[in-house]
Amino acid sequence: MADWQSAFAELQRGAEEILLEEELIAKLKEGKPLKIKAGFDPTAPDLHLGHTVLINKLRSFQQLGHEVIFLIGDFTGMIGDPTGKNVTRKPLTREDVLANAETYKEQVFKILDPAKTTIRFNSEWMEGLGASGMIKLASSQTVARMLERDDFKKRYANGQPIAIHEFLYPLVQGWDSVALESDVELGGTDQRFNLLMGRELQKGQAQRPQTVLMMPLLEGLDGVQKMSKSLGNYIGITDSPSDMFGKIMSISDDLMWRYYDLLSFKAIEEISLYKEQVAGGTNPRDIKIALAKEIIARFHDEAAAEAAHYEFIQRFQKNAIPDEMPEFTFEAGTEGMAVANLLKEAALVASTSEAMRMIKQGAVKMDGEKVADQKAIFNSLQEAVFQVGKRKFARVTLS
RNA sequence: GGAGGGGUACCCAAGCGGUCAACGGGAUCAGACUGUAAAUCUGACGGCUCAGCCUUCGCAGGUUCGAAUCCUGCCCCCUCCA
Repeated sequence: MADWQSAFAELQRGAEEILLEEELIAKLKEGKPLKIKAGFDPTAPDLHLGHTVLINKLRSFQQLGHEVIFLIGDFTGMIGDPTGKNVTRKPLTREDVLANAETYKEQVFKILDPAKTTIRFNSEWMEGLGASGMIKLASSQTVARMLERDDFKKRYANGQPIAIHEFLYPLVQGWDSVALESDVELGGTDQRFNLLMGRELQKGQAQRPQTVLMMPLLEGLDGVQKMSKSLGNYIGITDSPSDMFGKIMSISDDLMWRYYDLLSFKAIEEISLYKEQVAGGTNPRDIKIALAKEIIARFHDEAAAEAAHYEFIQRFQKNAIPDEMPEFTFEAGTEGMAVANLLKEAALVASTSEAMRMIKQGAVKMDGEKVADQKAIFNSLQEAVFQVGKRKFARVTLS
């Protein structure tokens, strides 16, 4: 186990807030493996890089020799963390939860060491708690305390409804900490209230309260809103190498540094060096490429990272036509087929109206030649590569 | 149970009898430029057999030469009171 100073420095990196820092230091000084808890909702097994910010931190703990408990909130999943969005969730079946858990493992173990990770389900202890246990648990906290939670407070103030069961979520999450006797719980900054509830409940059970370590929410590709699947601004960890490469290249130069801080495993000093290089005139594009490669190598492999890089250069810097692209064969009469319709059939555009627009804007190319006529006809018994914009290609044959 | 507010294109949001395929913003897409699928600027953004035509403004009817805009009924959402 590393000395506590360097361990603390590593754990502190990127963390938004640690409650309480001295407490964590004291625990580290003990030199014993700590129980590190992080809970995950079993409803969304498709992880994206935003989720990995937390997992990366778990990895750090793991590498320092602590016990990481990956808690799957199958019971809490039935409640649904109150987000104020009023989305009624469908209760998950046992099979769904198990299937999602499998997907989680598959994805998460690209970051964590499976041999050193404990997976638990909170239904293990929640099922046995029973109604009376639930009431007892609920009686330990007050409504006034619950209303301190930011989103409850806001909704209450705005006269928006708060369902009773929403109060149960933080209680259950807190009770998980009691059941696991966790020493540290990781969560996003949006989890602050729930995380602190764990401390409250542990104190109530005469346990040493867990230290809370909050990680910031990663901004999505737009650089403004948090990364989320529903906002479509995410990089999924199962995305293809070329998708990952493209998406990472599309983030702004400013956002790139944020990603470096939260997603890269590179040493802090190395990242500082990059910043100096850019300040000294290095093209930030190249630094971004390094990030893209690191991430792709993590979720795919080195070769895939190289290939994605090569493909990117071919397509965007040299404007070459990619080797692989969807192929279509359409049947047409002797009169051929209108290019606009062909583009729609080949799924290069969503509608013929859009095809018309694209042609008008000069975005359509046939074998590298710009198509200028909105009514252009592609003759039968021909083959050509069609391109819409910079990124969409298809090889089409007319029979 | 009662009172009030609201449902407009991917999202937010104007419009409140004709000039509305519907202001504006966001997202998206394209073009230019570039250092990249960054930034910036410009443009497009319902569909089609596309200089024309067709279908949209919760749903169904009605009034009118003409409705997203007026009337009737229905459905859904939200708030307050009980």
